[in-house]
Order: sequence, then structure tokens, then C-alpha cells
Amino acid sequence: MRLTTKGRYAVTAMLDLALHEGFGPVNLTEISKRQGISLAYLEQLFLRLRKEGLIASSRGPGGGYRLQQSRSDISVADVIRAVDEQVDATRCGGHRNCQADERCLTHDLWEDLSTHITDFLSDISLSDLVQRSSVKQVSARQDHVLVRM
Amino acid sequence: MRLTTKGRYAVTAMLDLALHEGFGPVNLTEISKRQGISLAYLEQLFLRLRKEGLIASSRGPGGGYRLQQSRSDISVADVIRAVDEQVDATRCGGHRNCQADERCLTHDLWEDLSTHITDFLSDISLSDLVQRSSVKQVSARQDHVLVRM
DNA sequence: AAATACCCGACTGAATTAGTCGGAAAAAAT
DNA sequence: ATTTTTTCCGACTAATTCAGTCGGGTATTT
Repeated sequence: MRLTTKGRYAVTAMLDLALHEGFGPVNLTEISKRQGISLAYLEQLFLRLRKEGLIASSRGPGGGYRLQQSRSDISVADVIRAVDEQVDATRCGGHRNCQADERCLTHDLWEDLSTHITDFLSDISLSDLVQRSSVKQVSARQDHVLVRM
Repeated sequence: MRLTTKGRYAVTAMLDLALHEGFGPVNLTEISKRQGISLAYLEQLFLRLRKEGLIASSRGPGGGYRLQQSRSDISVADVIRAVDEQVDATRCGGHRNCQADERCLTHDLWEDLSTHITDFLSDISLSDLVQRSSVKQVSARQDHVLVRM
């Protein structure tokens, strides 16, 4: 499993989008301010998320992004996969050539782990996250701070 | 979660040790040949595994390493933790200061994931691995090749 | 004494990460 | 029309981390 800041930021930003798209497209400047992620970096991430079909964009003033699929159809695993390209714990990328062209001693273990993590993250959708009380709390705090800026 | 080659190598090497310690201490030169891991790198890993109390060493000819605890008491999580120092999926190291000294929007998600992965890997012991048929197969192949070297 | 094997800090090249930068293109507002 | 806002997109970069080497030690057995 490849869990880096890139994937974490992507999930955070997508969750922000899910929380705010009720008022029309959400632009990256807003998300950048609320989540403390640099605008240029967000652009990079959203490019990939769009190419993977998770979001749709509209340009110009009043433009921004909205979810392309229902929030209950987008899982955390989808988002991470979109920006990180691989969710895989094996060294060989699942090709079983880890040691001298053969499976290494622990190949199957990493494969099991990959499956396990993927299943776990596939089971959590953006709508699940939106409903969590901890998310509601943090989101309320962020909106409040932003209004006063 | 921090799953790198370091941790994978450590688990592989520990499993090799578990498989061969029946004949007395196992030295790193053997493990290096069987698992295709450089000797110098193994030394680094085993230093930490020893300091964490997972293995014991004896020097000199005929020396090597053996497990310090029963193979059913050593989990994959223990091994990874020993060499990688952290099994944690959050960015803030669990300190909840991910964004402007407060929890970020997805802090709890990464915390849940960390717990989940740790639980999964804590539930797998070296003796579990030794009994897996895939491990037996690969190990048999490796021993066979080594004999002919 | 010689050989074997662990001990251990320091070093290094390569890859990856986490971004930045500069500008283009589209759309809306004025 | 022009300006502003916003996405689009490739190229670049500093810092970090990884994976592994190197050089010498020390203990133990033969």
C-alpha cells in the first residue's frame, strides 16, 4: 500500500468538495484556504481526479469542481487510486517475480495485506465520511474560521 | 502505514530464521544467499531486531541468530515495528496537529486505518506463516537451490 | 593465530515526495 | 472588448528517504 501525503490530501480535498458542493461548483482557492493545501498542489491532484472521472470541472468565474458521481459511489480507495496509481503492498507489483523471477517467501503475505487494505478503504465512501461526527466538527470549525478571514 | 522494502526484508529474513533455526543458530550469510538480500543490509536489520529483543545472537564460527521468543509470539507487526519504527498512517504521527495545530478533516480516518492494519499484522505470527503451504513451497525451492550452490 | 561471524557508525547514489513556477486557455463579468 | 477568475498543464526543484555500501571493529571458536 502506498499511502502518502498525496493520497491523504486528495481524500481530504474530495471530502471538502463533498461537504460544500451544495452551493454549486467549489473552486480550488476555497479548498486551499480551508484545508491548508497549496493551490498549485491541489491543481495537480484535481487534474488526475478529473481524468479518472471522479469529478467534473467548469472554468471561469463561479466555476470550480463538483463530484461526477454520487458521494456514496466514491470510495476512499477510488480517490487514492486516482492520484497514487497503485494500492499494492507487494514489491513486485503483484507480478510474483520478487526474487530471482520467482515469488519471494512472503509474497502472499503482502498480497493478502494489499487486499485487506483495499477492501477496508473501498468500504468507506465519501458519504460515510460526511456523516461522521468528527468530520462534522472539524468542518464546522474550518468554515467558521474561513468566514472571518 | 509505513511499508517499505526494509520491513518486507525484515519479515522475510525473520521467517527464514524461523524456518531454519532447528539446526542451531542461523548466520546471515545463509539468509543472504537464500533470500537474495545483501549481507550488509541484513546486518543493519538484525541489529535492530536484536535491540528490540526479537532475536538473540552468538558470535564466532558456528554462531548466528535465533529467535528470542517463541515463533507464535512474534507477529509480523512486531517485526515491521522493530525496523521501521512506526506503523502509523496519519501525517501528524497521531498527535492531531495535522492542520494549524488541530485535527485535519480526515485525521480519524487515517487513525482507523492504522489501527486496522496493525490489528491485521498483529494477528499473523511467524508460526502462522511457517505453516502456510505457499511458504513451504517457496522455502523448499530455496533450500534446494542453495544445496546445489 | 586464523577464521568466522556479529557489531556499528558513517557514508552515498538513486529515487521519490511534495511541492513550485510560468504560462496557456476558457468562461464569465464588467 | 477587456479584465478577471478559474481551470489546465508541463517542466522544474529542493529536501527527504530508501536501499544499500564501506570500513573497520570485537567476540568466539577451531
